[in-house]
Amino acid sequence: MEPEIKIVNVVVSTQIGTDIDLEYAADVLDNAEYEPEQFPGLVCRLSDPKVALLIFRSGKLNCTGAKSKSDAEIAIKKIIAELKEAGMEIIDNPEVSIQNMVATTELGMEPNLDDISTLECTEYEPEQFPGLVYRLSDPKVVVLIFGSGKVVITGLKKIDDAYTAFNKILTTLKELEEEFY
Amino acid sequence: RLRKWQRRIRVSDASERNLAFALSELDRIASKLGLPRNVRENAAVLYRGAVEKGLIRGRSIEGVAAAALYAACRRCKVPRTLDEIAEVSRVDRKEIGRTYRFISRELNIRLAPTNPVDYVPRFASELKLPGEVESKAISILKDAGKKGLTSGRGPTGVAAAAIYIASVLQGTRRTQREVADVAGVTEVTIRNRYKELTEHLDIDVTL
DNA sequence: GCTTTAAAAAGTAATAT
DNA sequence: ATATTACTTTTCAAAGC
Repeated sequence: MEPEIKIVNVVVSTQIGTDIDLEYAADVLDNAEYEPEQFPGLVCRLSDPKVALLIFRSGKLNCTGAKSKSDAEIAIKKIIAELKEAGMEIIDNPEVSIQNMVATTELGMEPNLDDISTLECTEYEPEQFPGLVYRLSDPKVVVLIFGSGKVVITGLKKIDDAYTAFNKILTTLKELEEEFY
Repeated sequence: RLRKWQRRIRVSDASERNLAFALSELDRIASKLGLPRNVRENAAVLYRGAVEKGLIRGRSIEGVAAAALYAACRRCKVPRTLDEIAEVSRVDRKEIGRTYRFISRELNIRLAPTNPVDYVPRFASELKLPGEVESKAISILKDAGKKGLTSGRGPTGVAAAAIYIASVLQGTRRTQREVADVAGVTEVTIRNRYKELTEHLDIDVTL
């Protein structure tokens, strides 16, 4: 039985051109903000796939907030279409790569965070944050575990890793349970 | 050669000056927070260890000193929050926290999460509460821990709520505002923890 | 390291009603 | 006294300071 794991955020990057005129792009795009003093990238928010895109002068583009890679691709295609209509030189079907994904799931039990914090790969400072930080090296992801049993997995490059990571942690927690029984 | 010796002397001069500055900074913060001698000594040992391992590079002496003191307080079971230390340090809470994580990892010091019980003596004393209240608060916290009512919650907030409840039960009531002020949390937090503790531990707090 | 973007988790804080 | 809103933690790319 595969645990239900939801992808709640996907961060993707790609290249849509070479030398983008961000001032012009900011005028052409609807919800665009461009404040080079504050940040070198242009910020653009889309509502249909609800995402935020960052476009840089170099032509590099980041898309965050998508629920899937395809949502991010749809959003990027929309921005490309708008920029092309404005007469800008844009790459048509850029290859997008997933940089990071965030997933949520549940342990199915209420863990004892104090016990888990004895593991060397963890950090738990309730004074600062209620979640325990669990760093896995293979796959290289970071898992946040809460007292409620809710879990957040981040640093993901592919969805399969979420299942691999989650099962590895479940196994470790079972062993710990016996140890502290 | 002579130059080499001169350089060594200079380096050692600088090291000694830096160490002296660090130790005076430890003393300054420690006395402002009223920390006992053993904590200062423990912090000094941690600081020297950090120097020997070259952990100061890229970091401020004051930041490492503050982090060493924070760690020493926890080791000695007389915790201060990062906010309390940041208040009397020139370094902000975020930097002290990250330096603490760095040196504790590099010096192989793994500290258990702060136990709310460790805050009770100090808070109870500042509230001029009798030993019976302190004992009662501690027993409440132990029961709370067994039922998982402390995991994920801020240690100071849980400790404050336990003291508030104990003070009422022992007939030496302090207001939520008074307890909140010494614990450095808000009244809302005390109320939330209070509800949780009294409900799950079946504590009757009739006023 | 910082700046900006998104998102979840649960606790705490500040401010509004 | 409760309801919002906002910040804490983690992850990642981008260009520049």
